Formats: sequence, C-alpha cells, structure tokens
Amino acid sequence: MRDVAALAGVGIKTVSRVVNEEPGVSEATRQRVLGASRQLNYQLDMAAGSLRRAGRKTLSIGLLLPSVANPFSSEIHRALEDALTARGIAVFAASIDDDAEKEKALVAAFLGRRVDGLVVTPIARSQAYVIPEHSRDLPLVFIDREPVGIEADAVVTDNAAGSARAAAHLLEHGHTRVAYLGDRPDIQTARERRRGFIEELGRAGVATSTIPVREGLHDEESARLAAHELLSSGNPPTAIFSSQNLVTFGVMRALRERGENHRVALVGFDDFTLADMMEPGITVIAQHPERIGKLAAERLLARMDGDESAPQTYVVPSELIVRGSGELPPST
Amino acid sequence: MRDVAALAGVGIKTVSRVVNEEPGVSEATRQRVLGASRQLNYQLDMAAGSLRRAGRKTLSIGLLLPSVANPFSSEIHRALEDALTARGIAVFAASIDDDAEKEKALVAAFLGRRVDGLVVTPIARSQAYVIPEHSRDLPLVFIDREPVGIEADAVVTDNAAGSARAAAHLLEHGHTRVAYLGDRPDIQTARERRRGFIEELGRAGVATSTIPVREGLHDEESARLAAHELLSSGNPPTAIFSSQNLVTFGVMRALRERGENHRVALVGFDDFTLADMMEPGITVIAQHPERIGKLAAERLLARMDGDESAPQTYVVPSELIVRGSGELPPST
DNA sequence: TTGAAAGCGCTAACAA
DNA sequence: TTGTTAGCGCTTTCAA
Repeated sequence: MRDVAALAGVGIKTVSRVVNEEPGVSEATRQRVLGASRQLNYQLDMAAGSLRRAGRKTLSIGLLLPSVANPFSSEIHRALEDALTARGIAVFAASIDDDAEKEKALVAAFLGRRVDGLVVTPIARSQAYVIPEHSRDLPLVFIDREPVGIEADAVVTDNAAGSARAAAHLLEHGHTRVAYLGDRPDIQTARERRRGFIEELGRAGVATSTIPVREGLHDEESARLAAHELLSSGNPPTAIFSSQNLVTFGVMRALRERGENHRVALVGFDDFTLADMMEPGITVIAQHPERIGKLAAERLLARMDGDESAPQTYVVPSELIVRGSGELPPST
Repeated sequence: MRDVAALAGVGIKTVSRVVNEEPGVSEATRQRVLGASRQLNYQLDMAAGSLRRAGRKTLSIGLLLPSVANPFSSEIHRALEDALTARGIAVFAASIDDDAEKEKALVAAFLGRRVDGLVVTPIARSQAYVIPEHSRDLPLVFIDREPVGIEADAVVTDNAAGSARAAAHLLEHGHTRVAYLGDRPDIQTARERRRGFIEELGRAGVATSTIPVREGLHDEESARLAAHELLSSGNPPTAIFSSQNLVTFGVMRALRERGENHRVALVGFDDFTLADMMEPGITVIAQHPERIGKLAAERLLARMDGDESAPQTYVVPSELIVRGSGELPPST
C-alpha cells in the first residue's frame, strides 16, 4: 500500500480510501491510485486491516461437519455458503468424523484464526468449552444436533416426530412387527429417532419391549449383517425402519441378497440420490439440508448483526416421501 | 498477550515464547505464563502473528470446486483436508458453479485473505489472471481440469483414455452402434471424454460421422430427454456412453421408462453410490477423487516447501468397473 | 533466560 | 479533499 501511495504520489490514507471505496476522494486522484494499484498488482490485505478496524471482522466463519464428503453435510455446507458469500464471508470447512477431540481441536484452530462465527455439528459430550468465547459475543449456531452444557442457537430436524411418522406409516400399512436399525446411541439424533419411533409404536399398542432393536450401526456392512441376522431369526419383522442412510443401504443390500426386497417393508430416515430408482423405490423420511443450512446462516448473520435475543432451537420439519418400499403389506 | 504478560509479571516476548513453544524459557516462568494464559482464556491471534512473522504464512489455503455439494468434488475436498490438517492448515472452500466470473471473484477473495496456496477447478477460458501471484511464488494446483494460459501443476483423470476404455468395452461386447451423451463442450473434461470415446470407435473401424452424439447435457432431465429422442429414432443405438453422473442418471431413467434397461447397454463415466444396486448394475469408468485430492495436496505442500521444479500435469488413471449394464449384448 | 524497541500492513482519529 | 500519527497483536532483532 505504501508503494502504491508512493507511485501515485499520494498519502497512504488516500490509497486506503480508494481501495475501500470510501467517499471523499476526487475522481482524478482515485483514477491515479487505481492505476498505480493495478500497475503494482496490489491487493488489500484483509487480515492486516481487520487488526485495526473497528469491530475487527475477518469476514470468515468456521463450519464443522461430520465430514465434508457426507452428502447431507455438504448440502448444508452449500446452502450456508450461498447465504454467506452474498455478504462477502468466506467459509472454513472441516470434518469432525464424530470425534469429540477433533471437534475441540478444530474449534480452537478456527478461533485462533479469529473467525467471525462458528457453525458446529456437535459430537462431544458437552460444548461448555466454547462458553467463554460465546459470552464474548462469538456468534455460534449448532446444526443437526443440539448442544449440551451451553445455551446457543441450534437448527435441527424433527428427528423424533419424523421417526414417529415412519412408525405410523408402517402401522397404517398393517405392520405390527417392526424392527429398528440405528446408529450409535451416543449420537443425539440417533437416540431421538429411536425414541420417536418406539414411542409411536407404543401409542399404537405394540408392546415396546418386543420391538427388535439393533443399534451401534455406523456403516453399511454392520447394518447389512444386522438385517440378515434379524430376518433369519425365528420371529422376523415384516417391516424395518433404518435411522440413517448407510444403515438403509445395508438393509437394502441384505433384502436383495435374500430376495426379500419386495416382501419386507422398509422406511429409511434421510433421503438419498436414486432412492426412486430402486426396486421397489425406497420410502423415506426426508430431511431438508438446504433449509437447515439456510436457517443456520440466517441465525448466524442475525447474531453477527447484534441480535441479542435468547438462544433458540429451530426445528426443520422432515417429510415422508412414499415410493413403494414402505407400502408393502406384511407378508405371512 | 499484553494482559497475559502483565498478569504473569513477565515481558510480552516471554509470553510469545511460551505460547509458540519456543525454547529458552525456564520451566517456572513457563508455568506462570501458562497459568495467566488460562486464567484470561487467552488465544493467540494467528493473523496478527503472520503479519510480522518471517514467511508470513497464514496456514490456510483456498479450494475452489464446481460445488462443495457435488459428491466427486467433496471427495476431493475431504482427501485434501486430511492431508492439510495434518500440517495445521485450514481450508477455505467455495463453489464456482462452472461460472468463470465466480472463479475470478473467489480467487481474489482468497488472495485478499492471504492464503498460502490455492487449489482450483478451472472453468474460465484462461487462468492467466493468476500469473502475477503465481510468479510471486503462490503455490497453485489445478484439479480435474487443466488450466489455460498459465504453467502450473495440475492433477486430472485420464479422461480420454478412460472413455476409450469404455468404447473398447462396448465394442468387445459386440456393439457398433454406440451413442455418446455428454456435458457442455466448454468443459474441458467433457471434450476429452468425447474425443477419447470417438477416436477409439474410429480406430475400430466405425465411421465416426455416423456416431450419434448429444452434447450440452448439464442435468438429469436434459439427458433423459436426449436419451428418449435417440432411442425413438429410426436407427437407435444398441449402447450408450454417458460422460457424467447426472447424464448417466437421466439415461438410466429413460431406459427404465421405456423398459429397455436390460436391452440397451450403458457405460457411465464416473462412479456413484448404489450403482451396483441398480437393475442391472451400472458399469462405469470410475474416477478416483481421493487420489486426486491426495496428490493435489502433496503437490501443494511440495510447492509450499520450496519445490521449484517445472510445473507438471499428473494423471490419475480411471478404472473400468463391470456391473452388468455395459455387458448387455446388442439387441436386434 | 529475559525484555525493550521497532515494525508487519493497515485503519482510526484528527489535523491541515 | 488530503495527509500525519498512533497503534491493532504479534514477532523480529538486538541488547541486557
């Protein structure tokens, strides 16, 4: 910047005014500065600026996802990006892998880079560790899962209600022997989905203690094996509810391997590409990652803009999408 | 930092030494500083540090993808992240949407944040606009597509060779009337895939002028319509090669709608989730996004570490995965 | 082993 | 309309 000022024959502050598009510079001077700036290929250093600038904004935020490669997460990522790019805010993205230590380390890494806000998919037992920053007005929004040990905004899917909807749907189609196949119960959404599902069956008069439940399924293969085991048992379910995509894939595979894909009903939580191209099409409780991302961005921006209202949890409704697999009748 | 120094009763430089884990501080002093640091919930400001530090590294890089929500892109993203996080480098990610203006704007935004390097999926006609920075030693790696107007490292799939492999495969299975359905020809990879495919057919003696070619297909619906039109024509192809996932999906859908999914052979470029669960399983030329991401990270880190060797294009081989759709015999 | 002073590139405050 | 000075939080240099 000094060099540009020298070349243009003006003071350094004038250059600052021009590159920041502040008023109070004559057009002639402005052009001279712009010329010198181009000639030297000058680029403003945002970091240096925000060091001194009132409010010291870096125009960047941190986004912590289970994995940037996870389709659900990356839809959220995209929606957030769109809302933030419009304000000139850049996004640091990082993958937590459902590992509490990584969560903390990455939050620290982003805080060290002085992000203007943080959007986090929490996995650690407690998020109390960010209380100090949050109290100092660091905008903070949790997504997908609610935080523990801290009062902050959160944007989540109606996991229990959506799963209850799945249960009700299977009941409507005559199923009473329905199995739950779910993810690790240390994940809050998995617990909620199980709860919503089982409570709905209970309300319908199913003895909840008899419901076949298989948990801790974190990948396709374990889900496939669990489904096989369940379906080979003496009293196999006539319908299955799977709490997550990879679990759904495992169940689909097991059903095909057994030639039972048209015999055993299936409802999966979370939608996925090509679900309608399966045989039969897979009925799902669809989440709306774009809405979650958009809402999270709105909350974050509101907090950045000084919204001091009490933290709140925003619930994005899920949606039943009927495609065939969830409407199969109970087989005898 | 000043506050920590005051509280610990030491000079500011001593605090700097402690938090940066530099040697030359007595254990007693160190503990005193650490205590004060914790008490004030102190966190080092990386940006301020890099302003003065020799080498002025921000430990962050910029990653430009077609879209962070694109599965192929997000696999690359993840692989890059893993390699860079190990070195304490954070990743700014952004979506270009195959829009040349966005590419330039986002590069500028990241340069203003003084990233230590850039990984870019180029779409603009020319990337000459980054030459100034690149000449000043900004590490720069292009992925998926080769840049134009600049000499820089690139990591790409063997698009032409992979597509030739697809053509050869279909020829081996007796097809001679084979259609090409592809993306916008302003995308370099789309052109390469068409070229590789058509040249291979030509080498096998097929009159290339008779090959049905449909281009400019950028989404599933346009591909579906193109496939229908092609298959309804007087001389329909017995096999189809689709140059990209969304195109493959559109073709799959059209084939199912016509009840011809077991009659018309199909090979798609790029693998996708559940390809093996389709009826029939979809034969693909699989790319290896993890390898592309990993290699790109390696090149970037090497450049950051001072590698001054001549820029090079690294080619990651694709792989034919046989699943059924590509092995259907020609129907009469 | 420790610290004082200078300065990184920039903006705020104020003066001309 | 323009410029000067101080200082953001830190690291470098150099002296104690």
